Amino acid sequence: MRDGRDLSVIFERSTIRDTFRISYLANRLVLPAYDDIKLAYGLSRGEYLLLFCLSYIEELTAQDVAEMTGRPRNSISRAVHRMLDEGYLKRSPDPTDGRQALLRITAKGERLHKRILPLFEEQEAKMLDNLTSEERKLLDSLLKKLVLRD
Amino acid sequence: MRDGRDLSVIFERSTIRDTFRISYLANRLVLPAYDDIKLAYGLSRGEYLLLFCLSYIEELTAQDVAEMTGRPRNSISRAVHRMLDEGYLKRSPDPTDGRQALLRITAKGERLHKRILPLFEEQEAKMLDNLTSEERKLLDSLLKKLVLRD
DNA sequence: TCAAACTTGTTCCATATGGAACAATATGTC
DNA sequence: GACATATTGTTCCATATGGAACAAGTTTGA
Repeated sequence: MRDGRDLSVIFERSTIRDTFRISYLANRLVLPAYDDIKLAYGLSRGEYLLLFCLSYIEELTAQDVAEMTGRPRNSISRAVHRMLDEGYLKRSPDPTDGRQALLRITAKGERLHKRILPLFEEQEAKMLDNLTSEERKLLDSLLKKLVLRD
Repeated sequence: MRDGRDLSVIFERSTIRDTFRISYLANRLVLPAYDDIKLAYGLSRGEYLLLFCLSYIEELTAQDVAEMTGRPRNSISRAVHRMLDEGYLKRSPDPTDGRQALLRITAKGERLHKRILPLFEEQEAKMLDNLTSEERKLLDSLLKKLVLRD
């Protein structure tokens, strides 16, 4: 920030404050965590998201993951192949629909996810560290409403 | 979403719910708005962000905008050149520091911003449409705390 | 006062990225 | 049952992207 000028007024002005703030948080806090993971484990964003989703939901298609994360299908497709090659995921054809394949995380994949997760947890703790626990609960419920909107 | 399965449970589980939700909102709601603007006006994200920042703060350096938005400096630098060429911005050397240049929005730039802003406003309204006005105030104040964290 | 360290804006470049088109399969409609 | 429409996963490809290195200028501090 140049001299004494306060650039943070940009967060106050404008009629699209929330959009701008969410975008800022994603750029400043979330994306750099992906860079760390890329550096430490060689995983791209899509690759990590596969681990993440399949750690919490047993069985998903590539399309499911694309929907859940808001990433394009071809990025996820690429990521699936990498993760299959590395043995972090396994895939089986869906007997009820020949177009799609069912993905699952392997034990190796789970171990990797367990190692990576703390990095994000630390990041999230840092992001929230000036909110009281009451405020965190509120934020949690508000963000939940936003993501479940449709 | 395949058959009856509810993919939204991903927003509930995990210890990094807020990180995931913010990332999701950015992917699903914010970035597509940039795509619309790209299509309608040919502006990239960095180019729009320059318009945005300089609409609310009279004079900024490229570095200021990079900090305010969380975008890398070289992306902003590229965007500055495009916007200068198009006549949306003007630039003057900083008399007190030979390294940097002071950017301002032109009347033409302001007109463009006025045309684009409603698109984002509409998008933000859609994002918030199932929050009460009380909840919106809360969200506003919580997000503000997050972005002003440091 | 002058060298070392830092900052700004820029260019270069390898890589990530996502749109579009495609083949294979499934669904809907008449 | 067959033709049009939709969906999944994939490949191709042009473009966006951001890290690294750089030149020019500024600050620090001994």
